[in-house]
Amino acid sequence: MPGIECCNGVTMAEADAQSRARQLLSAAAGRVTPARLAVLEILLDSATALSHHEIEDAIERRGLDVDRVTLYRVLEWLVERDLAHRIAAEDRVWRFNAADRAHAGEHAHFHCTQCGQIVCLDGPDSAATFALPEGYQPERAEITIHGRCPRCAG
Amino acid sequence: MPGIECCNGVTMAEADAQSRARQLLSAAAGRVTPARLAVLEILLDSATALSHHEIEDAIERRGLDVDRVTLYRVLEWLVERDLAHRIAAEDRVWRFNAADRAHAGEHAHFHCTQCGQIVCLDGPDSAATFALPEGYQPERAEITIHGRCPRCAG
DNA sequence: ACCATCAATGCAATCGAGTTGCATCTTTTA
DNA sequence: TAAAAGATGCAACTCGATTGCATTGATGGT
Ligand SMILES: [Mn+2]
Ligand SMILES: [Mn+2]
Ligand SMILES: [Zn+2]
Ligand SMILES: [Zn+2]
Repeated sequence: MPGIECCNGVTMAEADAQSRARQLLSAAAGRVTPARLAVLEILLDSATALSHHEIEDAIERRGLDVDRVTLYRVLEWLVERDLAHRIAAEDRVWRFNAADRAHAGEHAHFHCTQCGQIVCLDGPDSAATFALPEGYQPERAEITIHGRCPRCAG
Repeated sequence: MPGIECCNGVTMAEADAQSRARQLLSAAAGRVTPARLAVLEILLDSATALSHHEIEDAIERRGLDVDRVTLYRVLEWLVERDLAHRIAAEDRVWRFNAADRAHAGEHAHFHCTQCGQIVCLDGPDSAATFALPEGYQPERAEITIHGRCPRCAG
């Protein structure tokens, strides 16, 4: 739990996320509900992509109670409005990130094979040019680097 | 269904696959069973990566009957022995390829967003060097190009 | 402030890919 | 050909995710 304590056990990072979440939700056409606020705040506050379960736990830790189906629908809603983005991992579990942490367009991901964490990498970097066979029309590249995160490599 | 007809409605490609499958299975330590033969033949005969369901259908088309659990276990067995390799797609369904079609080591995949087919791409190509943040230790890159296959782009 | 509207929620049931336990059958080896 | 190891079939199960439907609640207009 990083960040300097602010008040009521809420860190400054969380306070930032709170106001930003409210602002982002107001901007998007749709209702501002406790569930949407909490989920977006949690995503904004996290450096790593979070699974449905991890978000559920974070919600509980805030003393809130959101039905798991509602959580699925909130996440779907956020993704549709580009407030979050969804990552398919090899364990067949979706993970979510606040979209602003993920740089606007394409970006790669890093997956730690030890702790399982997934983080967004800045920029598409050396935009690999792939020699595709004749006739294949590329639209986007999905790139995941597997390895060890700083914490696990240390 | 590509390939020149050979006999009994079996194409030459399938005949090739049959002998190659038998040969590969004998080489690997383990029993040569009808299920393993059929599955490996089907994988060898396919240009695209096949889902569990697609393999099941192909087995039925051959007049064979293999339990779905057995199919899962056969696929697992083939992957463990590097006779096949497994691809995680965004629809959370595993797809399989005969390993010899996939070049030995790392290789990228192409996913057609229209027909859903997944094919292995030759070589890792311009092995993109990613500018990872400090401390991240890359081990392998997983690359999928999304776009239109020749058939769907035409 | 109040209400009416309709989007959002909760709950139970359901789906679908994949897994596990165990009894039975087959391949292989001696 | 028989024993032993290994593979298969079946039923039950796990788990992430989805659907249907009745109820609740956020919001805009009064
Ligand atoms: Mn991302
Ligand atoms: Mn491949
Ligand atoms: Zn790690
Ligand atoms: Zn296609």
